[in-house]
Amino acid sequence: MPELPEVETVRRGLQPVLEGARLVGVEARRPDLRFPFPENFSARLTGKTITALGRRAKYLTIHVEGGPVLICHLGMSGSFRIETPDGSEIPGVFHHERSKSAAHDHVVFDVVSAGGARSRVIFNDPRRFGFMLFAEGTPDTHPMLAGLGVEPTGNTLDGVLLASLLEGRRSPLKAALLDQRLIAGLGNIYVSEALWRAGLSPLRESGTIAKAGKKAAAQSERLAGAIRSVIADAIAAGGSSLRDYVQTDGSLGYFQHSFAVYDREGEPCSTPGCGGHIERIVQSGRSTFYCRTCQR
DNA sequence: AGCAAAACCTGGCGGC
DNA sequence: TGCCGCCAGGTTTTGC
Repeated sequence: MPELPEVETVRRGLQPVLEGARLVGVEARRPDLRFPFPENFSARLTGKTITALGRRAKYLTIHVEGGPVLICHLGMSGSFRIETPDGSEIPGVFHHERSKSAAHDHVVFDVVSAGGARSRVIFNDPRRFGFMLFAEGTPDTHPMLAGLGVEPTGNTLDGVLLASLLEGRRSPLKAALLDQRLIAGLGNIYVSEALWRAGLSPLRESGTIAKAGKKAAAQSERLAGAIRSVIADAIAAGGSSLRDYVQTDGSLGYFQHSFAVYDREGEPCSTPGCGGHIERIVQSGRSTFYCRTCQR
């Protein structure tokens, strides 16, 4: 499920427990997820202190002292949960209720914080599309991350940059925005949401909003702004759920969102004065939700 | 080259 | 209740 905002929320949730903590035990309970675990997975991490938790697109990076960087991807169904020996709550972090199926607890990290508190961080992934790999130096040059496009966070992605990315492309906007080599971190939900906010059809040929001209420039500017805002809003929502609520399923990052179009087939479009209805179509084998009345 | 489908897995849900 | 087909928020590989 996780797209960039969910991964960022997971990162923030794990940070207070993992950063500065020492890994006293690391266990992979099966040989592989999507890919085999790295050679000496446990041995290379055990005993190390975690210096930082990072994120690039939908990848989580766990940096350890003098060691490899652990690159984690949650795939479609991966999640982390945190357990403490006494079940006490960790400030700023979800307290787990009851895990669904321990059968899919694939990786267990036992950590001791600088203050001596022990906790256990567990990676659960029923579908096993997730994976964990080592980067020996900076993760940016790892094959998995090297080709990624611009982050939709911050202000880097503006109309001019987006126009240059879309220029000459014949594919529909939906496909282009899902392409991690162009913009890194958008997934099926936030692409639908961003296109709705921008008033652009997911079927629209990408190159047509990148051509020179006033109208195209305005559209690429609007789309860039919509992408940035939808991501920023979702991260803010994750952050607030992290602060204020206990997760219903005890996992990090699966907070409740309210989407304008995603999974709202048949409902009235919420654009003021639009009067249209949300449709579900299939593009590249995946669901797209949009309003044909206000998205052109 | 570029784009669309298939493949990788399991679980949940609606329909019968 | 049970079985069956379909669907799922990601990425890589295959095929056109």
